[in-house]
Amino acid sequence: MSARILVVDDEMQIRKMLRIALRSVGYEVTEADSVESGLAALVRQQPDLLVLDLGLPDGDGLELLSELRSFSKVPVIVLSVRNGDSDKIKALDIGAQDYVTKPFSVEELLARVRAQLRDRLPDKTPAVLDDGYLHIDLARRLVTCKTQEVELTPKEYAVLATLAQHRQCVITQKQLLEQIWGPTHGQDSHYLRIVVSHLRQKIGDDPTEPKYLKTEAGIGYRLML
Amino acid sequence: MSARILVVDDEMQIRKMLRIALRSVGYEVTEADSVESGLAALVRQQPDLLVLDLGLPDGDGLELLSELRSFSKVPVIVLSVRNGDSDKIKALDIGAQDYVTKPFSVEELLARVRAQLRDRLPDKTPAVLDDGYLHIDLARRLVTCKTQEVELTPKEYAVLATLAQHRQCVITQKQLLEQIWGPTHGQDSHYLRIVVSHLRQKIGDDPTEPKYLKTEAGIGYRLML
DNA sequence: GAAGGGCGTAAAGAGATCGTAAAGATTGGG
DNA sequence: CCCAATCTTTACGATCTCTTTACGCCCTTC
Repeated sequence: MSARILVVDDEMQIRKMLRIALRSVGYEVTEADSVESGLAALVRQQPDLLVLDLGLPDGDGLELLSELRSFSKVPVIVLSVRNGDSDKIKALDIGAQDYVTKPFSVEELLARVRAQLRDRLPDKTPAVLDDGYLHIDLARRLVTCKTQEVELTPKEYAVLATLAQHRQCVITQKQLLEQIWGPTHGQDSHYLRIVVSHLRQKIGDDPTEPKYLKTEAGIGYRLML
Repeated sequence: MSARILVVDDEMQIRKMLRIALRSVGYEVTEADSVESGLAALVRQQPDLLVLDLGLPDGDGLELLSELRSFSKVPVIVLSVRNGDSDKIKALDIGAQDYVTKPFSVEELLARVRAQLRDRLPDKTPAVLDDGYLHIDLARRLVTCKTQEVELTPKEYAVLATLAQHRQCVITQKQLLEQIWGPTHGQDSHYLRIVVSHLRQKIGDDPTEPKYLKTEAGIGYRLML
């Protein structure tokens, strides 16, 4: 029952309040106060839920969110003083599960935390895929190929991670493009061909007879792992 | 993309607003104005998402919620004028996924609807047909034949998938052609014969005595699986 | 038993999609 | 401000898919 929750907020007072409230009902709480330390904590601790403030000293919480969505499906509750529509919509569309405006009721937040954990814990996508040759660690954002680490650019990793999150499933080009390049690039499929080409070269997959990154002509791609 | 959404609210104005907003972005919307008609609509239409007002003439929306949770996991967004903590907490703990207080921004609601549908659609219907020899996995877009993967072109898969979605039923040539080739190709039935021929070869079905892809002469085709 | 319609198959050309390399544009860090 | 990494643009050959065309079969009908 005791879930791990990461709180990313730069205001110490808020962190303290959340820490006390969340610990009092049995959660393990860890904290971070910036985009960078937040990402680091995410990778290291792999929490079950993230409470994320938007106003951070070294960048926008939304950046953190879109970054983490490339390798994790952890539920995120965004916390913000901004009550405008556009921020809410942006956050939810990037991948947040909920959005709470400050000032907020602690009891309400706890209820929303419960709702997220209740609905999402059953989901058990393994964060590591491995077949002895290719090794993909979604939590650590690490890909190794026969013990040799593979260096991937952000786009390359995003494509591979998206495919990895639905392994064996065909992901359409449109899905990949809209999720990674943005909603306006739904038909720029040449980007994808280039990235997939690079990925195949880096993981040593023969394009004419791919073992891992299979092409579904006219549809999309699929990771066999 | 087009999900079915049920709106349960007794205020006609709200229903109208939601209907217009939701339909304008491509959802199918159905409506109910009471606990009883809401439950009936839920059972009959099995929507992908429920927008639920708490104040209903014949009872509390929370009753409907707890009732429906005994037989359905459909995501629920609660809508309410009540801004008190206790209602929010109750609704979320009973099984609501989100809670929006009236008056609300339509754009925000749409974003929350998107967030719910995005997170839930993946774990929908397993959609696998299998008889030990032929295996059709509609979710993964994967067809295997005696453990051997069958490689299908987009058109071939589209035909097979359409038949699979209505297995045992006859699908007319016109239906298949218009849905897959477009509304202008309703009578180009030779396309269909060629694709079916290829499909039979690839899954090893004898055309003179087909086990899976049966021809209904003059009408269409039917998948027996 | 000949004719015609619907069906199944094969093969070739047209068209779309894919993989790749390399040059230009952007971005972020030093 | 420059450099390096990344992304975008451009180009072209290879490959796959779709369409077209052709022909043989089976059945029904006359």
